[in-house]
Amino acid sequence: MSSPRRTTIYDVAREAGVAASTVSRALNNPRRVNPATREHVLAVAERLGYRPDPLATALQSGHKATIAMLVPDITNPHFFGTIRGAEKRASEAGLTFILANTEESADNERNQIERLSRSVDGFVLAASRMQEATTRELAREYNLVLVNRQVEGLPSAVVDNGAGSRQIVEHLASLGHRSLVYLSGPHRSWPAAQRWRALRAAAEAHGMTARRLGPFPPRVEGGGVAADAGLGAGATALVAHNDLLAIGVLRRLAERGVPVPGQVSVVGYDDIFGADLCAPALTTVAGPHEEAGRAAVELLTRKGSLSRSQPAPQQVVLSSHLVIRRSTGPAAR
Amino acid sequence: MSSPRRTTIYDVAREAGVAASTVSRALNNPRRVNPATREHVLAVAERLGYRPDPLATALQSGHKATIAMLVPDITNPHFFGTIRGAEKRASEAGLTFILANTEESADNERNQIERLSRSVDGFVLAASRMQEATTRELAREYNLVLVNRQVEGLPSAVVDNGAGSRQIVEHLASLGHRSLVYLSGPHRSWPAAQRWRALRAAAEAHGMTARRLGPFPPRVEGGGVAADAGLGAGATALVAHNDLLAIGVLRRLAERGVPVPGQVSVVGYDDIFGADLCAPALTTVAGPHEEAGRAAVELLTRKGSLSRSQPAPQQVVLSSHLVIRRSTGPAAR
DNA sequence: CAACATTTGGCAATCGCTTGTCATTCAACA
DNA sequence: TGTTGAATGACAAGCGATTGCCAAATGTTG
Repeated sequence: MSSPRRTTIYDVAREAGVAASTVSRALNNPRRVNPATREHVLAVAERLGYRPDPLATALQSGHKATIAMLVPDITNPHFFGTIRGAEKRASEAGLTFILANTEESADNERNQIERLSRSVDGFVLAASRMQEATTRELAREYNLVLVNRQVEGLPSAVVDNGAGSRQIVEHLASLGHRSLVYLSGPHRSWPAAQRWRALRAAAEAHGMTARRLGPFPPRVEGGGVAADAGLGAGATALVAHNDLLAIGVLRRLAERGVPVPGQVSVVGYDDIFGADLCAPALTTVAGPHEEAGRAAVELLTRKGSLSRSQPAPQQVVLSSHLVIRRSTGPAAR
Repeated sequence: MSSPRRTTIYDVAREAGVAASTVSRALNNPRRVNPATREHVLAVAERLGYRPDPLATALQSGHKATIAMLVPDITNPHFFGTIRGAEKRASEAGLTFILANTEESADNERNQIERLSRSVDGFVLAASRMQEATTRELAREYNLVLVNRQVEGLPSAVVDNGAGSRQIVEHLASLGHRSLVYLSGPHRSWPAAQRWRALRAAAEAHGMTARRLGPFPPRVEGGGVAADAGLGAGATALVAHNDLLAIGVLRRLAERGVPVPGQVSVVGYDDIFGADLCAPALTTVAGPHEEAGRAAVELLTRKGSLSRSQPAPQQVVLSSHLVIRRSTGPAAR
């Protein structure tokens, strides 16, 4: 199974005719060693196929070169972009990337953090379900960066759905809609609150009425009840918490023979893969989620190195925009 | 930032009035220590909130409790099921789950394996791009389990697209098709070869002619050329290497005003999220990919513990089946 | 050529935990 | 009561790296 034995710095040292500490210094503290010696050591290391053991290194130095990303639901296509961006950035930075599912549970999230804490340098928490207080408390002990959630005093990278939400309202208003219904996701969810706030404010600014229904499970299956509720409320425009829910809504409306956008317009959030495949193609708010993932990892790494010189944690905000497709149209009268 | 200092076995030992080694044994070698003492030590550990340091443990014992999964392209929805299954199983088994992207490159794959080798107990290689010889060679040094690829002598979990492929042919034959065209993925790809083999054999058995075109990039963007090529070949049935390609084909056909399934039937593989959203909904081969992910991790863990008693590596084969939707219909005459 | 400043390299401790070895204790047996 | 054997717990040596401290070597200057 595993090889007879791995090459250690001692092997390199012996082979190069120097002390182990010299090898170590040649490898990561270049100026402490003679360039010629360094060269030689490096050559020997190369020849012997030496690879430092990350565990031994981490045990001694505390630097794990590893980060973990916690996601409420790996299944949800919404996170793919974020995961991808984070993985990419981590890989570029030479960091090992641990991915863990928290199954939508705050407890689980906390447990994972504690379980992994010894193995990683920090955490990227995507759409964290934990309470603000808990998060803040954990942040005192661990390196945390939030994605798509803001907590004062903590670093975060979010896609601001405010802009997209305003664009939804402008779009709907220009199509003659006088009201809209927001089919909400979990009320606890930070983006849900953020979206609803922006929608309501923008609606008011445009003289439209806005109502919130729900919460609905933010998945395709949730679309059934959500659509029925929206229809029951006599809405001409349904803004779903996310694309998954919107797609479910679309399905239910098709089942009930309700023409979209003839009778009802439907809008989603996230622009997930599939949003432009469904019929009718979904009008939705797209955001640079991959970018958010990258930014979060960036914040995490920066935080570690500059910890002292950078007292104010950064809050990266990325802007979103509306992608108009086929599921929205002039208000029925 | 990081806490003042973590609780170690020494803290526990002191507090419990025993030696550190006793604490260690109480924790993982129960029979070597008096039940009463053990009880006491455990209680103290609990009270002090002691958590073993995985790195220190791993450094000493070699048991990392961590596995890595290497995927050619995190972006590809095809892998989501497999990733999810693997992550779940790993989490259930108390294993830390590392996810890495290999960017479709065999070299990258190999590098990642070597880079991570010291940090993990084994690897799950999804749709590995490496040559058989390379894979075998690496398998002598590292714990590998393949997913959706088989190499003799190595453990693997695959979704057998043979069954699904035969069902495609039966389905098409029953609809009166006399020929089919396989729009191939990368010729190097193991599933591509497997699919084509099964399609050709089944076609022959049904007196149909089968042709292979390509390779095409197995992504939506590849659909353009693939569709044109298929049309050029005068096909009545296009079997695309995967759903992504099939969706691209569908798009191109729509663009060109070719009715589906009126003039041409289209079939995909994988049944990814979105396959039933597109218009027309895609007929495709679905397989238990999540199951394959689970199985792979299972094989990996089993392999580690029973290494000696289980000389013959297991090859798990899971069956696939055709999901008939709207993109296939009677052959145009 | 002597004396001093500056590099450069080696020794040994340490990170937190596991584990082989050995001394001690205690029970049971003759 | 003396002897043997099984249990039990303490000691100490690593696992593979980093790093503070000091000695040796080198170069520079008067």
